[in-house]
Amino acid sequence: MLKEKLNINAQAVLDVVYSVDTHPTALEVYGLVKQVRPRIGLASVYRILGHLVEQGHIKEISYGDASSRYDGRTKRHDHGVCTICGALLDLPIDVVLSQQVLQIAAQAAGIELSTHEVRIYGRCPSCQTNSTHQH
Amino acid sequence: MLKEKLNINAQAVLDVVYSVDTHPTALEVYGLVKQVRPRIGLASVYRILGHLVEQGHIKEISYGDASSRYDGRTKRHDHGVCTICGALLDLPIDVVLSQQVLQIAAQAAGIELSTHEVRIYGRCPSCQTNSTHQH
DNA sequence: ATGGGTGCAAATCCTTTGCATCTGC
DNA sequence: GCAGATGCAAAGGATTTGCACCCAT
Repeated sequence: MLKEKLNINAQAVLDVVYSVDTHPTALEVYGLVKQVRPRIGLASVYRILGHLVEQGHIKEISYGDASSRYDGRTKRHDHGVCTICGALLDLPIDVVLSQQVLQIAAQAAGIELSTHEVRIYGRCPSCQTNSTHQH
Repeated sequence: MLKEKLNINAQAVLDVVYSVDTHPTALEVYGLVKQVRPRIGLASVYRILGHLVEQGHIKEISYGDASSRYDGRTKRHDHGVCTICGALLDLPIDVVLSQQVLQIAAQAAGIELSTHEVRIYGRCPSCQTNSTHQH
């Protein structure tokens, strides 16, 4: 989490990612940033998102439906993935698990444990209500 | 896990995925299958992988570096992801966590718990040895 | 004037689709 | 003969890159 001064475009991108809790894709970020900085190009959004991830301001999450998503919540946390519509949700409470157990599993694979994430799969609230699949 | 008879191409693809433990991408599967069925096309490999996933014969895993990977180990298990080279490793032992804790976290997000996965991030064995990053 | 950031367009990579053909039953 | 599977080429979508330009230092 280095503190580098951000230029105006980078700040606008960061503001957008912080302001939503939907884990937007790069394209979605682009659409939102354009409202504030209409002349910004998609390539710049990609470049800036890359920098912000490198600098630890935001996190990049990849999962099922191809495009990466960006997350302004940099504190370690877990996710739920809807098996119907693909929505990616933050779990409001962490799945607690012993550091020791993690360490043992990591060691068994020879991995130098750095961090971890739990993903819970199942139907999200709206897909439980709507029988209509919303792919 | 329906049991449908597989045709010769589908069987060849399945054999490949079962025979490796590297979580190959579609392109990697294609390369390997071609050794047995040289006339197979990439599109067919994609179509067949899709069917095999639907039928529960294999699992599709998506993570950091864009392309999906396929896993012949359909039993629930956890993964390690190398933060240096991106390798995806099976954890030989599961990260044990209480079903109750999972259930509570799922409920807090409104998710109907179906399954879960733990991902451990850190340097893999070869990236601990080689200081040279192998992107 | 120099280096980094920018927008645009083109390129790249992975994946899907359209289509005419082939295959097994 | 028909339904589904196939290979090929083209299309599609996400992301990256080349490049000329611009801007602040």
